[in-house]
Amino acid sequence: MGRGRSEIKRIENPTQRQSTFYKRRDGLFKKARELSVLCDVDLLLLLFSTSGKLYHYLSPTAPSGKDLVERYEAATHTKVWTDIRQEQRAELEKAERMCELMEKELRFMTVDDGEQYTVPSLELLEHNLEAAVHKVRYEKDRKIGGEISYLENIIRGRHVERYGLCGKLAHSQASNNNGEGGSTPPSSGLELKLGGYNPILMRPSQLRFRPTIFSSST
Amino acid sequence: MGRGRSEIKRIENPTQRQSTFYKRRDGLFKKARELSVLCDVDLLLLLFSTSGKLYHYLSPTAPSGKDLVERYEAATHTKVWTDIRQEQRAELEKAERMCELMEKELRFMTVDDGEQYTVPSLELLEHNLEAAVHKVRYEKDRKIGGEISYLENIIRGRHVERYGLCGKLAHSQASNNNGEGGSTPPSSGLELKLGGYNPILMRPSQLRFRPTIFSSST
DNA sequence: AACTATTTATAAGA
DNA sequence: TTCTTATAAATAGTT
Repeated sequence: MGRGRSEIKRIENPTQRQSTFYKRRDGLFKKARELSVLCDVDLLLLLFSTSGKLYHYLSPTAPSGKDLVERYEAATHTKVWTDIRQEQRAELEKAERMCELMEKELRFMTVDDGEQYTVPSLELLEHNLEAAVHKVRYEKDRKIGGEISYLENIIRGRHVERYGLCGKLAHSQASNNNGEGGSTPPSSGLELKLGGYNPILMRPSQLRFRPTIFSSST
Repeated sequence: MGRGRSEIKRIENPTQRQSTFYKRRDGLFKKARELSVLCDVDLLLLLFSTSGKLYHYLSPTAPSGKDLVERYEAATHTKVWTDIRQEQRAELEKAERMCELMEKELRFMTVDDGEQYTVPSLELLEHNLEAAVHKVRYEKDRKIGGEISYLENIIRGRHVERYGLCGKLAHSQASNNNGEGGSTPPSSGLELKLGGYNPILMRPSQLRFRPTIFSSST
């Protein structure tokens, strides 16, 4: 239509091409809109200009672009989207399986519902828990032992200091004899409290998704 | 164009609608093709007739329908797809957080790396583990007690049975005295083995994603 | 499907 | 881009 032209091939003149693009784009969208309204059909039109700009039209009757693309995909086997969703679903299921596994383990560790356990499984659990308790006690003792020897070292240090001071004092009293006669030995200064502990704190998760079932048996 | 009509609204007459659909559909696709060729643009046209049939056109220059839809989404934030992905991602993250939480709990229960624990946290852990051990022992004893009384009941039953049989036997021997003199009392028949336990078996996950941290303290 | 009277779309030019 | 206009195309109503 218009004056002349009928062969359909790429317009090489950029100006002319751009001009034609505007006109025909508007025409196409108008026709798309008209068709979707007149005949009550779902329609999605996507158009990307060479400059990368997007123009699109979605018929008002259509539920959503998603739905149309989904149906498109279903009909043409385009896959892409289903593939991505499948992938994500697999990931999720993996995580859920992990959760379930750990949850089982936890439930087993805490025996929240005895009805479900058999006697041998309870014995195994008992054994594992005892092993864990011993491990914890050992660890606690080690820690406390460390604290004690640390404090002992401080005390030793103070003692040395104190004897040094006593010696100096004696010396000074001997040299000039007008002192105040105070023979009270200096306090050891041990006002440190056993502890000064932080609230429960654990190292950042390093073995994510690698639960070690009954690792206490090692 | 055509004789008359200019208002664009749904055609109620089905025959007429169908006719118009054919004509305009062909026209639309033709225009789409022409535009994509003349102006060298990427274009995707999806059309679903009311009967559900799909008609589509993808410009030859376009890499793929997938690519176009992806760009469409990226450009318009049409969401639909991103929404779904976001949703799934959120679900996944929730599961992962759950995993992490439970893993922490587990790690705490099994003390796999003592360096990270403070003395008070170790004491708390020790306490919890001990509580768990007691719980397990109690449960085990209860179970075993149940087994024992069950077996005792069986034995009692057999004893009653046996006495009954002995009585009958004596009676029968007294009435006709030509028996084989077998005085062996019938075996108690107790071939039941203590147990018959299943391998470790837990109830199906009911509290999925609801870990109960240190629930053993109740 | 095909025809055709008309309406629309648009190429070229401004 | 946008308008104008001559002209090609599309199509509503009809057969």
